[in-house]
Amino acid sequence: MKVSDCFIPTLREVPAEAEIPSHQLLLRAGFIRKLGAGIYTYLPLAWRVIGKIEALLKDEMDSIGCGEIRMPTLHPQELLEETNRWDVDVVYKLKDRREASFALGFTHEEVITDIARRDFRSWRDLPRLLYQVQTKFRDEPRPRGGLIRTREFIMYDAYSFDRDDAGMELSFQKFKTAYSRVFNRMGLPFVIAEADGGAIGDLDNNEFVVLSPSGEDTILICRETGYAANVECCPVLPPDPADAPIATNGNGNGNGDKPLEIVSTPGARTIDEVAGMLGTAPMHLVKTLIYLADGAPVAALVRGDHEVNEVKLRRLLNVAELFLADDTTVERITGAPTGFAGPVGLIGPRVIADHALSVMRNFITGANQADAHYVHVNVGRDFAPTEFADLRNALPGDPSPDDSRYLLTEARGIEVGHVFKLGTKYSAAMNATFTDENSHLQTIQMGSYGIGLGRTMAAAIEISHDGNGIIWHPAIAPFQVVIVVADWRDPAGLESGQALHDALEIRGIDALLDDRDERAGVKFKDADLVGYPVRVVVGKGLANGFLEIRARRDAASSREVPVLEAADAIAALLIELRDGPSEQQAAAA
RNA sequence: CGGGGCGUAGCUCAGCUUGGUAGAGCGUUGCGUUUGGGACGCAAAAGUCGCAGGUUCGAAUCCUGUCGCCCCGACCA
Repeated sequence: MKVSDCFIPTLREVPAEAEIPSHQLLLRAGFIRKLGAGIYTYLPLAWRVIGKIEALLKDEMDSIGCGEIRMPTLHPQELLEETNRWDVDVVYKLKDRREASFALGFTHEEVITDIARRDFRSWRDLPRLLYQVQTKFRDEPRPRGGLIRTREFIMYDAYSFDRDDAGMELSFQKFKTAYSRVFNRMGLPFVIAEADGGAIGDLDNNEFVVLSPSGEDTILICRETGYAANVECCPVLPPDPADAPIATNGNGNGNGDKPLEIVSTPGARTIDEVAGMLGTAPMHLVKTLIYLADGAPVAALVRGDHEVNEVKLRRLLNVAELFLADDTTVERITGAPTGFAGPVGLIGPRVIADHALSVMRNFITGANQADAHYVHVNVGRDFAPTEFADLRNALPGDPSPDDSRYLLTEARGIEVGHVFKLGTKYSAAMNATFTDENSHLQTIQMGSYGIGLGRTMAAAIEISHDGNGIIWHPAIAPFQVVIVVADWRDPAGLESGQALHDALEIRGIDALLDDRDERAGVKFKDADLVGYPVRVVVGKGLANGFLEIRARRDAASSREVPVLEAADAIAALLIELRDGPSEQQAAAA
């Protein structure tokens, strides 16, 4: 392929709409163009990268015996109603000319389960693994970051069907291993994090996360044990009672319980305002949040400097719907305007206290009346929570859930893949059963597994770029080698470049010949911007029989090689680049 | 959905406060010179100032509404 034949519209300036590096570079290097918020066209270079990622995936799917299929994008309303997912808020809906309703596919559990219930009839039909690569549609509340979060995106999604738990576990592990191989092969450092299944399922599930400041997810990591979890579900161990003296005292320094006192705090509604007014720190306060859980009021208590984790609360309460009560409801339940709620004298709601409260003494809470707070509140004496539980978001510095000797650190991450055990969530709802050896009807055990291809491409850029542009790993680079003919008017140069290009193609190396009638500087800038792993320059050295070869990631790697040895040298360099992570990647990891 | 910001030439932006009929750089086109890190000169094309109302003799500029985009938050299989 020649650059002059390939559509690569590079931009000199950074488009104003792009903030994060991958978004800027994808636009500048001519990979994507925006049609609307979260809707993008993949231009030739991007499409080639997507194709490379897809090919790696297909290779690994073949190796675990997972077959490729292609499911419809149009999903009939009745199908989604079987699993109560017609009214999921991200669903795009449309009607046909006969007023029949359809959803644009946002995930394909229902469609694949429909196949399963029709065709997987016997235990002999299981296990079965299937996948597809297809566009998904989700009406995201807020698309962002270029390809990081879009409303229409290319997703690889796979589904497993097993006869029992053990089988499901085996399938789950197969995909985890396959995904690890895929990301390793593309040189993408990742962590496997414990995660929340959200609406898909609430059994075991893991996210494959690429750590990057541009990521949307907060991940807690233990360097020592390798533990990682999304903040949504990272458990917090109950505090050691020995730590009690640290988290004590409303505004005094005595050790005993002090008498409950009410103080005036006019206008102070937030934790910071109250702490400021009373001359203490947020950690000595207790936040009382009133939630409505399937309509019933619940008070959640956490330390002032902690945050309630709604995923944990929802699971604890085992309710479908959970949201913060509005001001009117808060006032009805607590008798005070929002900002002055407290557990003392609170009648009605179930009161759930975070474990941290078990070691707090003489703390501050709202007094359930306007402009007033209690100080020197103590659990047991002044109020009794319905129960203590793990209610808060984990924080850096918290002990690792799998070994309390070590502490967690926090990082941002991009969720590039997600693996779920579904159990019988969909198969039971849709009556997908099979007959076992004993002629008993059993429900199929399912799993679902996904990788966002566009997002993976963006993540690869986030962790591998420099001031000049992208630095692709050879496994997913749009082209592995660019051959820059410095002087396009020189027939010998063009001929030599073309010959090298052809020699590389014969070896199965993707090469791109920059034959444009541009000045050499322009071609160099573009080559750096696009980020081809290897650059060959056909230039001044050609008269003496030499070409210049260098790795994109390392300017100092530039060297002259004889024309006849160039293809060998390039092949060797590509292997070196494939096997060793770049410094940027290593640093990011 | 809440908060903030922005819509002026293909791109990046100025002009708006103080209304007088639209500019720069880059890019594009042509000619010439140049030719290893986004060259130079000359010439040229290119904008219903997001859209709709309103105020005014006159609106890119002021007012109202509306649409779109970006960021933060909420939300997110």
